[in-house]
Amino acid sequence: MASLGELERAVMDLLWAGHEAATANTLRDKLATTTEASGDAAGHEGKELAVTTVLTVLSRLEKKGLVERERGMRPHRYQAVSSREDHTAELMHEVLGSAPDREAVLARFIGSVTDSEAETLRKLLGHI
Amino acid sequence: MASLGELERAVMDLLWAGHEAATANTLRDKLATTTEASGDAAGHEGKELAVTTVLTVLSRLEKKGLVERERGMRPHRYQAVSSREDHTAELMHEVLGSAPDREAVLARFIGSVTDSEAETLRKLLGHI
DNA sequence: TGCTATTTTCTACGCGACGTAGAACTTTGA
DNA sequence: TCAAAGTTCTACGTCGCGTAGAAAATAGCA
Repeated sequence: MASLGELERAVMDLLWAGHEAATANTLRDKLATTTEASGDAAGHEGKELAVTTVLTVLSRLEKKGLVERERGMRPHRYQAVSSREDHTAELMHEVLGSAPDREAVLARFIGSVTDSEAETLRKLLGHI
Repeated sequence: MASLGELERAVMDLLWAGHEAATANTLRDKLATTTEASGDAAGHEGKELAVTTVLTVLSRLEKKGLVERERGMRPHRYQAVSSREDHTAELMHEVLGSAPDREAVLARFIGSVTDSEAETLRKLLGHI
């Protein structure tokens, strides 16, 4: 249960970035501005989307368990269920688990990690 | 450029398992038998597929760069471009790279690794 | 060399995911 | 109670994938 569409991804990026609950309208506005302002790698935005579009996407993300909403207040607030880091790490585990020989995969994985990342890993493994 | 469909995945699994070049017909036969014989987790197989189906899938996998074929001989031979381990490790790197703060992701990732995997990692990283 | 059996390519359909948004319904503030 | 703001329903186009028949290419044999 991994892949996100382009717009879904863009919305998650916004929720992860300003990690507060946001309304559909807020997100819609940010989506409209994002590309022009700061560098948006994916290059999806700069579009004036209909709010309903954003709401649809948010619903789908909610169904996928990536987003939860507070239904109490009237403009519902949406926020990411887990941080981008947690989510990404979980994805990595999913990928790792998709192969029978996990240790072999780890070997290849470590083989192409940057020096600073290797250093990080050493530290992290030191005290476990 | 990650996700594979169910059948695409099943075909790759076969190519990765018996890591020799195979023909579409061979693969078709293996797909028909796989489930009954040994445990097939995905549970896709046991179906008598048309050879054209297998060929279509192989073409798509070739276009994705996961499979290459020898066009010389008449029943073309297909084989995986890289091992399952390499491919999986590469996927992991892709996922890792999708987040801005890679080190933070690694921290979370290490946090939920099994003991033996941690041990493997320590050895690979030349530590302790 | 012409014919048939095998193999490959082309074309295509159904389905589900995703981007997209209008229509209709609900809630709330005045 | 009414209009504005917000949410849900429904829906369409596109694309990836499972699936395979029709058509084209090729190779072995008579």
